[in-house]
Amino acid sequence: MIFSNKLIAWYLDNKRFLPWRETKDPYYIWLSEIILQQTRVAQGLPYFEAFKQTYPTVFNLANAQEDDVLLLWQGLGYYSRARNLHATAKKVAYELNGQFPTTYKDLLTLKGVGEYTAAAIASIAYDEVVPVVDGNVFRVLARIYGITSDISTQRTKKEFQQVAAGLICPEQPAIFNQAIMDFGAIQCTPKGTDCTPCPFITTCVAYQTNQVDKLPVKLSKTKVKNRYMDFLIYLDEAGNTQLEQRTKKDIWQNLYQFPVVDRFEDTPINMEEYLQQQPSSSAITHIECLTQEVIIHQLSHQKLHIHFWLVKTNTTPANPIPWEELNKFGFPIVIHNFIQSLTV
DNA sequence: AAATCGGGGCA
DNA sequence: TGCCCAGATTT
Repeated sequence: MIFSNKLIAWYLDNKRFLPWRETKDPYYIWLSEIILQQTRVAQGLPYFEAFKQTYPTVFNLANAQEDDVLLLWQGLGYYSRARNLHATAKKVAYELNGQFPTTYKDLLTLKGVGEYTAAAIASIAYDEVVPVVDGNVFRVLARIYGITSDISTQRTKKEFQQVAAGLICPEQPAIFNQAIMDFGAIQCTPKGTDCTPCPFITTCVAYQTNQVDKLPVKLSKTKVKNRYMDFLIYLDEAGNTQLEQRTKKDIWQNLYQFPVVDRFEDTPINMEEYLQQQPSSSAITHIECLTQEVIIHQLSHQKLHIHFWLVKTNTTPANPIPWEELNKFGFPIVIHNFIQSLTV
């Protein structure tokens, strides 16, 4: 039996029931694919439902404020996805008359839509015969065909695209692409793979040579920088605090935070001394560190060492934010979680 | 080509 | 801890 028939047969017996599979609407297909980039289905599911409910059409999303899109995205990470999502919604709504591009080539022109996502939308929403290559596809094909190329290079990505193009079922590309990804997520798992029920067990090169846990090969290793952040939670006598928006090209771009002392060196801060050098230091009546133990927050390329400080004042700041309105702002999840821990 | 961009789950 | 997840963009 040929590869695609065997794969699709497995899929029909084992596929997951996912909400974005109940439609061919390119808006929902696109929305789900952006949410799922580098994100597990279990983590993305509630966000898909929230976006679908809050923004039922691309016009609703286009008419939203970016701050509100980021607030709904809060906790999902890789926030450029949310900014690009909003920008693309505005383009589709206002420049493309609400119609998404209908081909792989044209989909590639959208912000936040790369080769994988364009192939996913083109095949799933429009039945274009173009193969997806994501982390699942790398793993499945590397194992079954014993491909040992380093998957972190662009050269290898083209190699896998060629292999997948030779395997995709021309009659049902949408089914094939979703099948190979489900197969990677459910059967051909990254770790602890149980190969006994696998339909490819007799031909899988990795299994036959006992190298399932060696493939795919990925050589690139990310180096992580330490970063030290002390957030200052100002509080006046009326219960107002202060916020600022992160605007630089840095982590958490366009999200909100408390004013921060931020550095890449492990230099201890004498907070009382530091605050006395700030303007309006005379209004400060109380300084207190709220974190006994440093909070470690691990990002993909940075390890954050975080403390929160309470700074009470007896004057109202220029832009007071009532504490009760903090839930209107999108925060990095580590800040949001700390706010929650205070409120409860 | 390499670096950057989150957060959570799992052995 | 280290690796991975329906990757894309910038440098």
